Amino acid sequence: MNEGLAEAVRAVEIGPLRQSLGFLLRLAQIERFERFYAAFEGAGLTPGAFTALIVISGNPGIRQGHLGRSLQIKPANLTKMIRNFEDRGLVSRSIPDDDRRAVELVLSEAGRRFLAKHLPDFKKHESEIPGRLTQGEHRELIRLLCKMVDMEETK
Amino acid sequence: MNEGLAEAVRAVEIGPLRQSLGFLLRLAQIERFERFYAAFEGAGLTPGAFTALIVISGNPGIRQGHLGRSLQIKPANLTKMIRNFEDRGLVSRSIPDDDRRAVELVLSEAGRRFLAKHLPDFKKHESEIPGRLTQGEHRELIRLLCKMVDMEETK
DNA sequence: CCGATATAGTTTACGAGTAAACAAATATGC
DNA sequence: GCATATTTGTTTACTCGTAAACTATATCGG
Repeated sequence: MNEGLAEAVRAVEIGPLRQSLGFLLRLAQIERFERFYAAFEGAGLTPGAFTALIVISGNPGIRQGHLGRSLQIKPANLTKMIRNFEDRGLVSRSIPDDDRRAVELVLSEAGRRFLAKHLPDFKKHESEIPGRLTQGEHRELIRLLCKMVDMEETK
Repeated sequence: MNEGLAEAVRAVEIGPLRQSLGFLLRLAQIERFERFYAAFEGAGLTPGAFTALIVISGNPGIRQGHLGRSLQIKPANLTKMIRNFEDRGLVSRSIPDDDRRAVELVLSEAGRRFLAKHLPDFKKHESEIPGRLTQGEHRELIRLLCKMVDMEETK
């Protein structure tokens, strides 16, 4: 797919970038996003939107702000995203009586079907080991990223 | 700085995301970009622009397309970026005689000064080990990312 | 109570990144 | 040679993500 990167980089003197975590993360993420879009062509959602659906699914009634903080999605962006979900009938919003500023989110029946349909693809996508990594290195990479972002790793 | 993420995530059931490479890369990159902007406040450039300057510096006369491919910057975006460099007097463009479609890039004297001024900050920024990683883990993370994107690692 | 402050989410205006159409120069094949 | 295709970079129109201002509700201190 993206098999020009390696040579393109090799042909150039990139100096201190070669060991730059930020630069490498950017390249890695570009690669991963491309694969995501290839795997979910036609599903009509971005990686961020997919993660949001997963979290709503696992936390019915979650508040919008809480969802945003856990996924690092900014409020303004989340408003658009949730409206898109509503327009497509995947998510419904409701205002709780104990705090009428807040918005609580649940998957609709269609939303549950949608997610059930695409979750296997997601798991398959995630199980694909990128680049020349071994399976052990793949696991170690995930462990290190978890630790880097200060997130517990998990069984 | 961003010390709400860990709890925000812990408070939520994120299911299969916990081991999702794409999700973790996104979180890690957000964290890294925030630090970059904190370190280079006032320099007036994005991480991508900074990497471009570094590569132009290390490869005087590099062609625009070549630069873009090595950094995974799309042509349209690169046009804007280089114009911005020109407007600020950091980079000059020239059309080579042997291929008058192409554009070759060199740092101006001001560009060299600009980079010389900010490169120490960049190196300091890169030497900061993120999160709770040990130094060895940091190096291993870089190694694994290099391998993931199929880039040689380096002495 | 009630004014000041904080919080939840939305709107608005803008910047960064992209794809697609485009223009110019070069390479190719008959 | 000359039509055709390819390559290089630019322009245009669009989407995505953001900060800042805003609305509505809730809390706090007197």
